[in-house]
Amino acid sequence: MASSAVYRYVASRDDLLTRLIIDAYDSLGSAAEVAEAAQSRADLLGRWSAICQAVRDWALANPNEYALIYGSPVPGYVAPADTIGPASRVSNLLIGILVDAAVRGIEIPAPAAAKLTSAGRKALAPVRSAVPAEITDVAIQAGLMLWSALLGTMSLELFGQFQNVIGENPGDRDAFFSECVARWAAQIGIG
Amino acid sequence: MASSAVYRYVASRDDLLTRLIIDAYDSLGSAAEVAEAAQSRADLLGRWSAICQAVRDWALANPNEYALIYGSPVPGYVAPADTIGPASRVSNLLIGILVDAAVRGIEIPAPAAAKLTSAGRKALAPVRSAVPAEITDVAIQAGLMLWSALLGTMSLELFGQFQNVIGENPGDRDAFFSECVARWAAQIGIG
DNA sequence: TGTACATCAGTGAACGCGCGTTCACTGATGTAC
DNA sequence: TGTACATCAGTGAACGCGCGTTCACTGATGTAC
Repeated sequence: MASSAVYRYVASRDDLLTRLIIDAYDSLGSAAEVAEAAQSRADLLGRWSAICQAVRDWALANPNEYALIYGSPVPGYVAPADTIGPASRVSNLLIGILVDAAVRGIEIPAPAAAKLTSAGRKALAPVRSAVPAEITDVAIQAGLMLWSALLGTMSLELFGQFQNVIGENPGDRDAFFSECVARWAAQIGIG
Repeated sequence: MASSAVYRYVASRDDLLTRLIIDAYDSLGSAAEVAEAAQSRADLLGRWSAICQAVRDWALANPNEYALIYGSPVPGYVAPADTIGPASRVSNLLIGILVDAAVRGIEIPAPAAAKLTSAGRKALAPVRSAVPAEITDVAIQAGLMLWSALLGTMSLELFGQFQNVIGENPGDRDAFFSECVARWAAQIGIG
């Protein structure tokens, strides 16, 4: 297929980028959803681990797609609003876990349970309005920190920052990541 | 200056990239070192906060340089060994804090204090050999998690993933980040 | 101090290449009667 | 079922553009004596 044939399906490079980005978010999102759905609803740690492992497996299998959605933005490209929905599929799973934990009376353990400053609380306004009321502000803060820790770890691994840091023998990076997953879970009280 | 004039100073595009990357690491590294050095040696939280804030200030002021060192790798470019030294200047500051905390008998608090699996311990071999013996394996694990949380947060902020999540009013992102810094510090027992 | 020559930083034309895009065309598949 | 025409997916030549790079050249600065 000649490269020009693609213009029968997309209007421009930006349109093509948008479709690739949405496909990547959807591919990652459904991988995480499938993995999470296979866990017992009662097993919050199992659900969280399944999400993390699915995200990592997907990212390692699709490094270009990962870089497209979580790497440096493409110069001159501005993502349109249609990417928002697919982009939030994975984080919606985390929200589900936080809701279930809250409903069960599980609280964010210390030290993460420390009270937020009022400026810190105000900064959360956009997520706050997109998230069920059962989730406390402290849990939102903890959830966002988990989210950025997960993606930060994946970006460091994929973008080569683990060289000379984590071993490169088979299983080393899996083992490091599993340790991270367990500790992250403990940070929201589901360890 | 014509673009061709640059070839009087560099051998190739890759050589230029390497110099820019080293400059970026050095610029970030010295910003963090200066900020950290201004804190009292006894104030571990102050030192940690200074590092985090310096990293963020630098990243916001130099988004292209940040993307160059922590964003998606440039296709076809492989960083040579000379980048390793400059790249570790900031993390060396964190190591210094972990050593001082260990010397003072500060332990990683629960839940992060949970014992590592033997595979998890083995995966840390490369850092282990680059870091003073006073730092326990659990502290190394916690330090790496802090490191990836910090960079993950910066990447999400800079690469646009905070849209519709954290507020965009002046101070919102500063406030969110400050909350993160405080909680990260608590995770290694210096909160 | 003055002159002659050497060194050096930067210029600008030129190259091949890949990207993003357009467009006239081909050949296969579908539809009408 | 057969023929005629329409629709459609993909081709390949062609365009301007920016990148990475080379190279002969210019003009300024430095050095020798």
